[in-house]
Amino acid sequence: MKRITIKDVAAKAGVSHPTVSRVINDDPQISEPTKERIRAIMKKLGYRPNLIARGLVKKKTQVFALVIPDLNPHVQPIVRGVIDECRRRGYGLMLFSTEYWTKEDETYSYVVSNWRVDGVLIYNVVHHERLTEDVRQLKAENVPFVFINKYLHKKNVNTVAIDNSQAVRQAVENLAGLGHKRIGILNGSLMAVDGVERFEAFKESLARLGLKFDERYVGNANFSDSEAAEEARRILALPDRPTAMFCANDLMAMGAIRAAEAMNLRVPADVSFIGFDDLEAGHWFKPALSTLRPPLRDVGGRAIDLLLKAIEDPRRKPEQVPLLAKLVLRDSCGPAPKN
Amino acid sequence: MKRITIKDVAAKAGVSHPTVSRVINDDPQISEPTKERIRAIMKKLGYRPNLIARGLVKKKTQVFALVIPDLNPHVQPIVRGVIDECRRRGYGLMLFSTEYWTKEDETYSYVVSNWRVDGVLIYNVVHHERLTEDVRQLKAENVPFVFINKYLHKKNVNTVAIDNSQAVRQAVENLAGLGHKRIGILNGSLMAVDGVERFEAFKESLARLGLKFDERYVGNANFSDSEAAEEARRILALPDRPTAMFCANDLMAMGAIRAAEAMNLRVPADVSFIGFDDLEAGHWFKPALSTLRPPLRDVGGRAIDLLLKAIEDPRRKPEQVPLLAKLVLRDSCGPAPKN
DNA sequence: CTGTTAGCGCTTTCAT
DNA sequence: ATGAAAGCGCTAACAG
Repeated sequence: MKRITIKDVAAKAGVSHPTVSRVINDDPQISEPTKERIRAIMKKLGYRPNLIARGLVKKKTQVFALVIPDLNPHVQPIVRGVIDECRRRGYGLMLFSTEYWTKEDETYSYVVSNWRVDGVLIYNVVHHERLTEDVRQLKAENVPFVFINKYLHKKNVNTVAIDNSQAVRQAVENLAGLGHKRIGILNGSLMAVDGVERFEAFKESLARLGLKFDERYVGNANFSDSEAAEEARRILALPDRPTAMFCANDLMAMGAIRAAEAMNLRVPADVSFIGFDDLEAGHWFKPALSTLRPPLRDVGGRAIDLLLKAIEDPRRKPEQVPLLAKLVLRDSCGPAPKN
Repeated sequence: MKRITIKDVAAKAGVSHPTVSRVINDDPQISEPTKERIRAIMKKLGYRPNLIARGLVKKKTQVFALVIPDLNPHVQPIVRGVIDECRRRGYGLMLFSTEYWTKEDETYSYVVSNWRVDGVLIYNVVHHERLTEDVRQLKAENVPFVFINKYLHKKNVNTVAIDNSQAVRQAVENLAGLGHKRIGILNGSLMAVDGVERFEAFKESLARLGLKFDERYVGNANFSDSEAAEEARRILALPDRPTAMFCANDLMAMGAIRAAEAMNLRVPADVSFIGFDDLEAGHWFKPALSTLRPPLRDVGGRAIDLLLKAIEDPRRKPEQVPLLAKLVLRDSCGPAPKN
């Protein structure tokens, strides 16, 4: 059960093993006919380079690490994107979870020093400010890293993130364009980056459009449909209820719409709703959900791109890549009611 | 930026580097005081063993591979379980997707030969019979592997899987116990293992209980809520409609219940429903969904266990581990109506 | 253009 | 109980 090595190939070809190595690495010094001949032999013997051995000398493992808090539905397409891109680029991907990491843990040291990965992708939805500590650890390990969906506005780290400001602004501007003046929000958890950013962006957008921000129109629904329904019931019962609601995710939008309908409000005739995520369910939902579609699948690819650039040129200055969500208009929002 | 090696530690301790190696591997030959002393030095210098170098000589990487088709919600808790267990056992985890793998690809060879993983976990929901080819490849690579949620009844491979037969039987027996005679099914995709197995188990359970299996009560809804709603509308419009429906997942159950309600049927007074998965949403749903709760989080741990056993004793004969789902009774099923 | 030599950081005989 | 020497499979000088 011994595996074929470079030396077996060399012996069969009647050359030295470094020559085979050069063929593998496509060294231009080797003549084309020799290359062809040796490649044929490698193929015939079923030779596979041993990345472990190569890693030992090159100090490169051809493996990246992806560190995530948990596998929520948001993370899925991102992970998929990362896997695909790694495969395309000839990298392997190791997956780590931060879930049980404690403060005392040398979290990133574990990933980098132990597994000798060539780069780290960090997806961390929690809004908790560990930034400085994380970055310190990572820099100490001297490994390139990029953050995903976080720290888009920090100039000293590599980041790829959905641009919440741009996304929310589109939604609010669209509602304003439809004549809505009283616009409410069902917000996600303020423990999460997305929750905070979308809320801030919402307030800014209203301000920019000269619309009033009304505390009473704010529902904190924690990204959950049932909580959204509850908050929607409260907000829509107000005498001067909003005529449109921006919802920080589709789940909440759907929960809220069902609640509105249960109150005999017509959507979108009486109230308009717009969500965020573009869940598949939003297609099937009635009324079909207007929403913001974040290019999640691209996130992974762009993150790997950045990582690769950082590897090529270690003194390259950090870059922040905002990814733009697309406004998808369907049936859940319409012109503001006349009254 | 040079990393601390075994030699640095040896120099500092005034011993030879193999001695340090022995300490790392807790060789009983080394005296306890020496061990203590050297361990202290390792700690002080911040030494981390280089698994790559170790891997080269031991021909073990301390890494497992998890191969999945995609990251659907089902897979999440399983992946989480696998990650956690790997971490506990000191293994790393590489993640691969089969999505774009074609027939010609040497899929598992790629994973094993290229990345030299110590074992492979395979989660493959598609019912397509690649078993023999997959197993052939894996055996040729001489690497331990275990299937997840598949091939529970093949005696020649290691498997950890939710026992669909046992699960579905519980559900059907419970409905029968409530007096239901006409029991229908909303089935998942027959392209998926779970779809096929649950359907078969459903028919067997009816037979065992002496209940009639009626083709008209079968809805093929592809694991989707909207398709389930559609099929439910058709089935519940029958003059002799079923009084209970087993649904192969919660999503379909919820879709079907909403459809039933829209037909002015009361749940569970007129029709009972029971789902599968125990989604979080089922808690919040009204009526709270009765369902089967598969111990998904355990799957990963058990799979790693099997893998480790297979590594310890390569000539160990394959084992099939069925994991039992728990029947969770809530409000969506009740006694059969009198008429 | 290709072969020789050395070495990546570790474990593993074999001595002592 | 510990050291010396060899080698895992590969790449990187340095020759020639």
